[in-house]
Amino acid sequence: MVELTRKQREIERRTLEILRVARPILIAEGFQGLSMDRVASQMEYAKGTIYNHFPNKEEIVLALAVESMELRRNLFAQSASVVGPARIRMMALGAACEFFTQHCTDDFLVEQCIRNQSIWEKSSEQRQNLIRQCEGHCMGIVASIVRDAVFQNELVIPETLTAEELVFGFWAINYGSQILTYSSPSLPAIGINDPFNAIRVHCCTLLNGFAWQPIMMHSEYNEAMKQINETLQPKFWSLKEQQHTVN
Amino acid sequence: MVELTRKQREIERRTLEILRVARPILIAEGFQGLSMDRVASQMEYAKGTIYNHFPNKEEIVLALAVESMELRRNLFAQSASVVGPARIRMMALGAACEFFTQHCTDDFLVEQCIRNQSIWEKSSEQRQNLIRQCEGHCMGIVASIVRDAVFQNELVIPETLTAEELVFGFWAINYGSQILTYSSPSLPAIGINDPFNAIRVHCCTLLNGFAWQPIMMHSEYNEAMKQINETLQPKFWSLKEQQHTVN
DNA sequence: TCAATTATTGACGCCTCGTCAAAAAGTGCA
DNA sequence: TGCACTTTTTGACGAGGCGTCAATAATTGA
Repeated sequence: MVELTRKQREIERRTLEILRVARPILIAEGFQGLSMDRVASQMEYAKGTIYNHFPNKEEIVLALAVESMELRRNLFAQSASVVGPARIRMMALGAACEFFTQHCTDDFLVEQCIRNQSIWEKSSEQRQNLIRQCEGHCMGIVASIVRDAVFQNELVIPETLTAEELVFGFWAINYGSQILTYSSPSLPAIGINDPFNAIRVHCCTLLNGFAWQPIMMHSEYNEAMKQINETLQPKFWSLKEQQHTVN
Repeated sequence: MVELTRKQREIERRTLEILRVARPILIAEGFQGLSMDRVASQMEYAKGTIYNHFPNKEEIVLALAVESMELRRNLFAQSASVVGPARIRMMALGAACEFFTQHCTDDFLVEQCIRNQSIWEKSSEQRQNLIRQCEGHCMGIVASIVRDAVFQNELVIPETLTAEELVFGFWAINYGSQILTYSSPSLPAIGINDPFNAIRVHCCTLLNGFAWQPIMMHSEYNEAMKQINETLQPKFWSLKEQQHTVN
């Protein structure tokens, strides 16, 4: 029994090893560039062994995405635990998004991959569920802040929206800007010099638009954001470190 | 000379034929599923001939993206030509985005492909420039509405933003929501039942947040949107038809 | 009509994925 | 320890994709 467990741990260890080898390849050369032969040779195992751990290339990518999404979720959870009005916690989530994009770019890119239908389709339902769970968890964290704001009479949700649909707008603006920032060949060429600042301004404006109390001018918002970052960034970094140690 | 021109036209015709064959494959089976052999056999030409028209698979995808982005640009131009206050024209652009996502889903998916770095890299600078031009043109259309609003004293741009950065927020929220809608496996499962309505509400809120006159309640916004759609949708459809006839 | 140019073809080299029979390693019992 | 049985690893293999290029076919122009 003990023997069996040790073997299982051995297998588990190697699974993580595979991911550790695959991740930099995926990031540097994309899904195309990631090849099973290459992973195998770099691990000094035969290809068949890799296929004992993952039934196909797509599963490896999804497994990597799970790791990356867990980091995001941890950043979110950290942000939500800040003490203060709901709006401040909402801003802390914005800070987490910004941190994730700017300092965990690799993880962001991996997350991107799984939005590709052909990759998603070929992976197991089980791992798909892990992703969905993580996504649902992230949504839950943000939505509960929204609900709390309503409860505290700091926000009224428009009647045609659910709390989650209100979150969706912030999700979309953050996610969209991240994608555009990293994939649009030359934003400065079309007049966008500081996309991160732009999104901060837009989020502040959107919060104000919903009359989410306390209303803030952009300068106040930036000031508050600075303080939030001072508090949270060390914790964000430590969460990021943790992830890389675990894997 | 006339003879030469006829030959060139013949070549041009076949280039378009290739795109017409490739598009449905790309849409149905993704970049992976699109194979040069398949395009060739479906066209009843040898593979080498296809390579006379496009140096690689990626170029075909970019060419398809150019077509799709031109449709988007045409929808945008149509929207911008509406008569009325800048805010109404801005809303008309939102309507164009919604139309593009809902009724030109294929084009939207093709547009998506080129955000993939490995595809982008392998294509010619020339075609990359076509894309950039189109993107720049779209941006120009929207930014000029923003500037017009400022000129008409209907809007004050926050001092840390350029007109383009203001547009960027709307771009991000629309683009982000489109991607999430089409790639997130089950939005309803996490509480997002009507993403299109949600984004309309968010856009209205954002416009209001910037104090873009005339301020509108969500109900007014929806009413105005309905009218805009009644006017524009027939034109949108005709632009879409045109595209498919040309190709 | 025929040489010169241009276009087309598809077999080829190289690569990748995922499989599977055979070989190797590990296990447990006498 | 020796030996039969199970599990794991291996890498050659089939199928199929990309992009090339020498050979073939078609076209042109004199």
